[in-house]
Amino acid sequence: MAENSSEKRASGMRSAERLLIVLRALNLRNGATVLELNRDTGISRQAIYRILDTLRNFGYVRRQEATDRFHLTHMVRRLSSGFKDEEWIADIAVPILGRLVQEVVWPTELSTFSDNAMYIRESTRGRSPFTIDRVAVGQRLPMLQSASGRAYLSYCPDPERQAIIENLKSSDDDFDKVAHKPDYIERILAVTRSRGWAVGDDSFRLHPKTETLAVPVLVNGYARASLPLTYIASAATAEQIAERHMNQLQAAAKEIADRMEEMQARTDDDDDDLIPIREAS
Amino acid sequence: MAENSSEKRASGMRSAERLLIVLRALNLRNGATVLELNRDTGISRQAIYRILDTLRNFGYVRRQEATDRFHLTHMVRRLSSGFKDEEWIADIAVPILGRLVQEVVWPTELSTFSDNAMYIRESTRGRSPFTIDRVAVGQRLPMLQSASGRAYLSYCPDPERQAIIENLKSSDDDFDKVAHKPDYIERILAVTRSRGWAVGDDSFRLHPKTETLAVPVLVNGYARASLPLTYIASAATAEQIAERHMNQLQAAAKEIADRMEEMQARTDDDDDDLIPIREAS
DNA sequence: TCGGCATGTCCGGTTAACGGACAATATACA
DNA sequence: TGTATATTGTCCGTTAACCGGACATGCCGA
Repeated sequence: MAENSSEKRASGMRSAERLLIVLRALNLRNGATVLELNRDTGISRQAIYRILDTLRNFGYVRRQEATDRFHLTHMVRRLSSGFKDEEWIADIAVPILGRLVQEVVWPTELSTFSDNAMYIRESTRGRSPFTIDRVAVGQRLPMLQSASGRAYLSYCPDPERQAIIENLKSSDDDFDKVAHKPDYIERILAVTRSRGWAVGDDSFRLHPKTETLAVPVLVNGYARASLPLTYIASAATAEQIAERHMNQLQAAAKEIADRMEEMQARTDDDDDDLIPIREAS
Repeated sequence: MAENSSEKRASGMRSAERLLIVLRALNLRNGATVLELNRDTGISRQAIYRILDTLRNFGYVRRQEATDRFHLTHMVRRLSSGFKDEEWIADIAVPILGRLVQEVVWPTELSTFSDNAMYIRESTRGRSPFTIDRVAVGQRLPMLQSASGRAYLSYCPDPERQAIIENLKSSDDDFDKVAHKPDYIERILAVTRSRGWAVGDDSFRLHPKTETLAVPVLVNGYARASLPLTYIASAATAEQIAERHMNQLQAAAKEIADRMEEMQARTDDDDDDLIPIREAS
């Protein structure tokens, strides 16, 4: 039995790990006694006392006087309040993009809308052999010129698009000036929608030798992010890239969207545990 | 300098505390490097590595490949998802009820609506000298007979009240049968609203010798909870109790409501720290 | 080439986390 | 009333694991 299934303890701090386990167990009950937590987690009763003391010092847990049960307080929100929804989708996209870059040799990214522009949230540049410029995460992309922005605008809800364009009109950025030309915008939207994917405009290039095309990530029917693919312009035309890889791009976008919808469905409660509350043996 | 201001470390586990501090610090940035966390928290760089490893093992943190920054993942929600809004108000009420019981000798409680009834979430029975029966937390109270239920129904939003009454009509509980008598309900609502507080019906008593009156906790103008006061019937009439303590009850209800509105305003970000991120000295 | 800055890892000393053991309290039942 | 069981709470010696100094590496600008 010694050293059974691959080493369980990769690394990490024992006491801190157990605190997380207890915190998690508290989330699965509406209030718990020391003994209940002991049974749920398999952690010794004395340790539960220590852990609850620690959590109480931080104000994350309080003891209900009347029933002597331990409850979470509103302070626990601070342990997760910094996690924003727009990061959620990037978070989910990571493994999917990882697989995608193995099928499609070109680097792909995930970008979301924020502050009147698209921002690259995740990238597989660096894992793709055909990457010219490295780090692009955090890069700002204009809405009307970039493939990401065009894909997003073409498939976001109508009121959102109108609001975005209205905002762009008062933007200082030169790129956003075209927001004043309704027919230009209409043409972009029409072309993008008829194709199902967007291309970037020559007036905006992160790198002179590359071009980009992008598909929207449609969650519940509307764009919540874009999935751009960047290729070296001399290697192929947009049509050739699309012919070869559009299926894979669309499939990845759909997979991300599916996982998003799935996660939204169950607001909190869970199944796919990474760490079991109680160790098997 | 030795043993300066009262012992700082009441109790608690050092490494686990520091993990919480780092987790909290991560919530205040959109992504952080090891060095940034070191500066934010004052914790040594080596320790930050250990802590981040631990958090990563649990899936609460991931490392963004391209930028080498550490980000929260959607898993962190599990550390607080068990905290429900209806607990929030009880949580906030605790210290306020504690002060109230010192002014009003009679025991008071906080009850919220759930599953077609009011439930006692917090109680100062046990701290009041005039308590007959002890633990009442978790006690279920019928909507149309209890003072709590009547106060809540009288001041909750109209659509909610209609929905509740509709649900009560199909309830198995004998108490809820009166939901079929619209004029009975109307009379209760009218009387309660004209007085500003509710009394319990003789047909429902947690204890034969006690009576209860209750005021609603009005958050943004509508009831989100009730604040009942229980007294021994032979000691005074409802009117006498009201005359003596209604101001204090109303003030406590208002204070709870104000704190709720305040907390709702700032969804996440914070100020009133219990634990400073970086220790002063 | 060098100095400054950031990242990552190793390892021995010290500490504080661990859990066995015991005490206290409450409840049930004979 | 006495006995048994269940639960809560605390003490304390042992030892595992946490800690941070020290070192190595890589990057950048002067």
